[in-house]
Amino acid sequence: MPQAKHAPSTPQRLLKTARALFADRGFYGVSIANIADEHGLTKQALLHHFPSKEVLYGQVLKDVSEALEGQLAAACLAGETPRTQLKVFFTALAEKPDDTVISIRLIMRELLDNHQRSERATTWYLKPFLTTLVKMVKTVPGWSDAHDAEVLAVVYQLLGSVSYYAVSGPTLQGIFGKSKVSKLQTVFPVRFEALIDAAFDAPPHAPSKI
Amino acid sequence: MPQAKHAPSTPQRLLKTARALFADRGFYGVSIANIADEHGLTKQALLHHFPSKEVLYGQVLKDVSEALEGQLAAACLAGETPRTQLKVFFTALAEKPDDTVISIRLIMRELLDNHQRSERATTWYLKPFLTTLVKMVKTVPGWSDAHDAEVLAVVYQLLGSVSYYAVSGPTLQGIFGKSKVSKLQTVFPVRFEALIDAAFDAPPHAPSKI
DNA sequence: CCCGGCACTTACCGCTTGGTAAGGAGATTG
DNA sequence: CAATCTCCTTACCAAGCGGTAAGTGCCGGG
Repeated sequence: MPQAKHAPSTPQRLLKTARALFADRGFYGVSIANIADEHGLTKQALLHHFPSKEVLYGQVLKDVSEALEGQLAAACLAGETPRTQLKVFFTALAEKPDDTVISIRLIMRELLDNHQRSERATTWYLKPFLTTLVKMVKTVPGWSDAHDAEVLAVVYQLLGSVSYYAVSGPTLQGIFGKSKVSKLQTVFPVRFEALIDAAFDAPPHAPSKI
Repeated sequence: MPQAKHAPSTPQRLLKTARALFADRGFYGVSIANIADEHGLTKQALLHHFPSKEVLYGQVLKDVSEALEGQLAAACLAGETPRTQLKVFFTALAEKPDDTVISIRLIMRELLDNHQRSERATTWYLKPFLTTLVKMVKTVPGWSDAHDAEVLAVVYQLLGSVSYYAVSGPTLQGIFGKSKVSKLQTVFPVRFEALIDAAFDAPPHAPSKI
């Protein structure tokens, strides 16, 4: 019998703190003992639930990818037209609730680390998320016949913009101070929404002029 | 007496491979022995030139920041108007020569890692680069009176777009295949240039509508 | 009542980590 | 010729790493 409804099981709790710690310090920056300590457990307790550190990390990435797919699906229900659906999704990221920021940080680390493991990698955790995102863009009027590369260019422009913004809080605050950063939090979403429109207004296949 | 003209000194060579390895695997993913090994040296040889791993990493970041400042200065000379200067700078990043990709990867890692070291951090290696970038944006017609937050929003949109693109090659290739990624390389710069214009055309201070 | 499995512990392993201490080869300089 | 300085070595250290082995306490079912 699993736990009662609102008492997450030990593996679930371990996964949650693993997600947070890996996002903060990366795969090599976190030891399984660090994660287990957070719950007053030994690392062998963690190894009892997950066979190895790599498996644990993979599970974290899988969960993140699925969570983002879920947000995408939710945005589909929230918006009328495909374009507003995508707007809902991306601007939701720009509001950066805590667990979204964690997801974004993990994705960025995954993108960075794929540079070396790209040859021997067998599972691409971001694949389902990215492919459904591509599919969604193709439902935007005028984009149904667009080449995948064109769609990816748009997706990466928007994803990159919002991710950099979501991740840069501490750095910007250290350099420019608290007040300007808090003002940025009101300015960015507005400008970002305009950017989304600009990206979709530039028609695919016909390389845009100014 | 330093080395002859085209024979970089040992510290310089160590810095170069440190830059490449830190970009690839991050601070915790690389040991000083890894770096020294690359030149057939022991880690103690490295510690002879740099007092600690942290100092070495700091020097790497400082070099990267200065290199980007240099590229920014070069773009200033290459372009006529401020806007074309910024276009030259950002699209040069989008062409992603090897050492630029290394710089971008290091910056992304620094942004990610600042999340935890933001409190105790004393030196912000990206500060000079970011502040001169902000200054440059303010020379664009119509942007001289813009609030820093507004400028930062634009800077981060563009920097994020191009960085994500520069970093995502291996992942996208793994997911979508070689051909689509190579097509992306011709598509992205075109769309990105349009995005730069769109970002600057949306006037500051007056939040843009569609 | 006992047995098996679950969740977790202590004990241990070999290896790597960043860093210190001390010394040696080789050129430069008095 | 001896002293010194630079660059690098071997030897060593305590601490931490991921992972294995072997229990231990507990709880539910036969």
